[in-house]
Amino acid sequence: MPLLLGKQNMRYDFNQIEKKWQDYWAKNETFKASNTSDQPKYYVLDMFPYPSGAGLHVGHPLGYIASDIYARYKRHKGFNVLHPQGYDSFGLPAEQYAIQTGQHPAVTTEANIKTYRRQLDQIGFSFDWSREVRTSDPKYYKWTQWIFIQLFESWYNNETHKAEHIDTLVGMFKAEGNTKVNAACDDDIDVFTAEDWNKFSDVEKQKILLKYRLTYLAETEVNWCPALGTVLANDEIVNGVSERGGHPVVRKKMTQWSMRISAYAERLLQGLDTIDWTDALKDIQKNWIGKSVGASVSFNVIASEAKQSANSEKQVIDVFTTRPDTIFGVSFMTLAPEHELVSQITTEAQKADVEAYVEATSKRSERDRMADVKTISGVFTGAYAEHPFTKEPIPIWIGDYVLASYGTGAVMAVPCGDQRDYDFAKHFDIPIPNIFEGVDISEEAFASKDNVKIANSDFLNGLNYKKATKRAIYELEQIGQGEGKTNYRLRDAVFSRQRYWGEPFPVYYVNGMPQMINAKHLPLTLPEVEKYLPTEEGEPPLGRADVWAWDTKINTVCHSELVSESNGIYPLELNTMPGWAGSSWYFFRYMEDAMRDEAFATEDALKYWENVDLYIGGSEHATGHLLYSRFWVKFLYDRGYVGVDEPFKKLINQGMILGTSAITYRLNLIDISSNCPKSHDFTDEDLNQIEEFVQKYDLKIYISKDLSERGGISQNNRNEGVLSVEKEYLKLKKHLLIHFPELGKIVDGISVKTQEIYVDINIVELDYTVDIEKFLTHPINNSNTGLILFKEAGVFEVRMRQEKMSKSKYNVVNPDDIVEQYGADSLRLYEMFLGPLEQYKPWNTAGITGVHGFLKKLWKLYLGQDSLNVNDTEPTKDNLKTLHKTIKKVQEDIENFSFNTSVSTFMIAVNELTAQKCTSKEILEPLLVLISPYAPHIAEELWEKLGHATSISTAAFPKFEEKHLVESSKNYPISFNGKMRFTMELPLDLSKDDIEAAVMANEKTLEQLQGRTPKKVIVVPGKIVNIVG
RNA sequence: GCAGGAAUGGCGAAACGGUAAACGCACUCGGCUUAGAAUCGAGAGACUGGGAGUUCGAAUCUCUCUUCCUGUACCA
Repeated sequence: MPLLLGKQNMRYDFNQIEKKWQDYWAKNETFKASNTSDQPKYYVLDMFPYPSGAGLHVGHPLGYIASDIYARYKRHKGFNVLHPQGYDSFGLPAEQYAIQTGQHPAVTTEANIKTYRRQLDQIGFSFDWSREVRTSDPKYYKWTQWIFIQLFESWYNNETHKAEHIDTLVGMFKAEGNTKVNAACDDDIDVFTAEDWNKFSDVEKQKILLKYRLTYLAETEVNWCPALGTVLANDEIVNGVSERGGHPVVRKKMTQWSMRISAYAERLLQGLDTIDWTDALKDIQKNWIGKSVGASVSFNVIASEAKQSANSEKQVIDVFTTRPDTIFGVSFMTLAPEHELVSQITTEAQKADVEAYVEATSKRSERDRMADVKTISGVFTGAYAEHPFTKEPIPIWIGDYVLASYGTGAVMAVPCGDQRDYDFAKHFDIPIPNIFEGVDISEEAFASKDNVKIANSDFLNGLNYKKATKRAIYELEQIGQGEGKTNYRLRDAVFSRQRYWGEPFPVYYVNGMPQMINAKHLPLTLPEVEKYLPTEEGEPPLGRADVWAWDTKINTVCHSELVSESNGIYPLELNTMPGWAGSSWYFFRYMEDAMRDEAFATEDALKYWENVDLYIGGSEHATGHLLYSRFWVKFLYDRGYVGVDEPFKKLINQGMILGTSAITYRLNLIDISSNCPKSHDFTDEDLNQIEEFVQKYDLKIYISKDLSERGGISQNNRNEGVLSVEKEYLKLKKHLLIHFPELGKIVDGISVKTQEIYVDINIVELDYTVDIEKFLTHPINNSNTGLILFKEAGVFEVRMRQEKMSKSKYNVVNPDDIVEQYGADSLRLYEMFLGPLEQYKPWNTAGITGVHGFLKKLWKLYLGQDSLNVNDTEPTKDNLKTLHKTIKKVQEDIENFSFNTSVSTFMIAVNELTAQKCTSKEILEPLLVLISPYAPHIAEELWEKLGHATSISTAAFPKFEEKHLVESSKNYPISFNGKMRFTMELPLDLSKDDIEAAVMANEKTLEQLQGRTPKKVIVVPGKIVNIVG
């Protein structure tokens, strides 16, 4: 009996349907996860967004849609799914905005979050919003501060390979001093005994402990960014400029909080083998950790006569080398210009040269030094070191190819085995002894470790790399001048930011020594300041806060003027924590629902949810967030606060959706009348006219696409090259003369540069022409009146380019518009349909009509003109086949994160079922469950129309049955020498011989063979027949 | 320089070593329409970046070259 539903219900009114179900989900808390469930758990997480003022563009939800599909799929599969969302809401942009406008970052952040939430909600994500986190919420950062305190109260024991409470270290100091302690610590540790320790003053003890703590205060050379007024971590710098904003970065010494992540280098490296991440990402982290195995070698400096009297103490240069086997090939040493020994060992004769060189390098920025890799420079110090085995003198040089920040800032140069040493030696005429058997080093160094034997090397002669390395280390240890050593490139991470909008440190200072506020008095909330800029004295913005001192008697903040030691009131730390503080542990916070005030997450919650099963986000976080999170988790694990030592079991990087930018060119006019050939006799009047013209129209003329081209001009030149209008830009000259007939001959006194200008993609038509009226009134041209557009053939055309979506490029597509016009289900399907999740792919709004049409077809499959099209008809064989091949494919696709192919599969299924005129509920009901993770709104609506009273979201995933796909015959492709010529329908139960006989008897086969006798016939039953010959 | 990845119609893409381009956009033609951005139907289009090898058979495996993307960079 067809159910009459009334015409108004029959239209696919996606806006109404989507709103209805989003409200339903919110009201019924459909996606609320339970912390006590018999179902197996599954934790799907997205990298939480920074809520920027620009809102979401269509690129942002890509990963969220993928993870949402997976989360919904897992619910259908019977899992208790945790799929939360939140905001990484501390950060620079809000603060920059606050500096410009005076608005409190909390206010703008709140507003931005509202926008994000609205945008996320309308896409229909199955987030459990009851567990939302915001890193800038004091209730949240209370625990970020708490973790900081735990780090401060911990040290890393290299014997037990884990972090321990600082008390165990103090215990060791008391009992036996620090001689037997094997800890991750600063380099400048002095040896002391238990007696010494017990005699040290309190401040001295604190100073020593600070060198061992996992977060410590130290004067470090940091990356200072003057424009941003803060220091940056290594991973926040790209090509020598700040990642955000592209501002220059300089080296500067400052007292900063650091995180001793280097203590975990080995475990961070080893842990990669235990997690399911892409090799690409693991490689990035491996490279960043940069483990190299080798030896440290000590070279004694030979005291020169001049120094001998002045300083009787023996000077030693320690180096790190990965090739101790080449120690007999050392012919000089090179120190970084910043190396502390440089000034001490330099001889009188070389002093001037060395000082000049050191001065020159210190002036060069990191960027210059990096950009200029080719130039070889260096200076001889006049000093010599003694070779540990041959006792020969080795000249000591300084050179800026040696980095102060890696290893010991000094190298033993083996020119025959290292290309940089080789180039340096050649350049300065330093001998290049050859220590490789039968290897020619007249042209370049021999850097390979394989297939070579060491020669001219005393006890190493005839040994290969492996054996020689072992032997060399052994011999060095015998004479006490070296040992085997492993070095890591990973540096400790600077943790202080001279910023306002971040977590305050729970730290006050007594006698200049940092003290932790007792955890029970947390959170220490951000104080109010009247401006978000540094103080006149150059202190961070918190230096402006009136109420920013700690009263240790009543454990509360108080007015800064009250600071007085006698009253127990001390100044608080003025720096704030970096952006990665809050994001390094937020995944644990989501696990907790009820007891958030009592713990960062309760033991029960942590035990139930363990860690993230699937994490989706961008690969740009490879060396930042993803490394720091692993570090904090390992630390929390060591100290027993969590039960897992990796945060993210499986990780997928979604690719970027690229926008299409529209580019036009603006003319920068240049007066070249004075450089013109003599044939142009410009009169004074001409010259005036040229000058006037240039002044008046400079940067006011835009040219259509073809006009920006001329023979042979490359894309790059178009940006900067000065083009002679006269010779090279004839078409443009014509245009100039048409527009400005008064120019006449003086046009030759004008040249142009072209500047790229972005045109808002929203005012560009599909055929690349620009809506000129809109262009002239567009905000980008606001300050510019009297613009002139050089059209061609009546239209103004732009050039297109695929690149990252960004506000400044005017190529952003807003999901709001898409949702309004096509619906959230269409957006979800289309984002998936674009291509493989991990790949970069361009966005093209026009293509969305494909998936939108599919949804309409789906709708029509279930609902006819005015009635439900679904009934209890027995399904046909074809119906079942279509359904089950769809189940199989979709399940495989979801599990392989191949979401694009399942969208195609749905299209095929709906096309087939429509053609089959299928009305069977037995088919159409399970089909809805398959589609529901991808297009949940339409699935819920049709599910309801089929008579269900509850949400489809926990309906069981249909079970695949092989039997419906079993065929009795196969349309065999018949190939000749590998090329398919025709097909032939044959029963599947035929034997190989029968198939061959049937094929050979076919007249088309005889036709193909034309009398030849085949050499061989390959028959693969159920697959193919290939005839060779 | 080093590491990783990619290259298939006009575009996005699909293809356990077995009928290359499914699915969709765009395009062409036609039906329905006053008209159509609506809808239905039909159609055209490619030897998988180049070269070599393994194989009965290669987009797929191996080698090599080219181009592009990403990461990283004087790391001793």
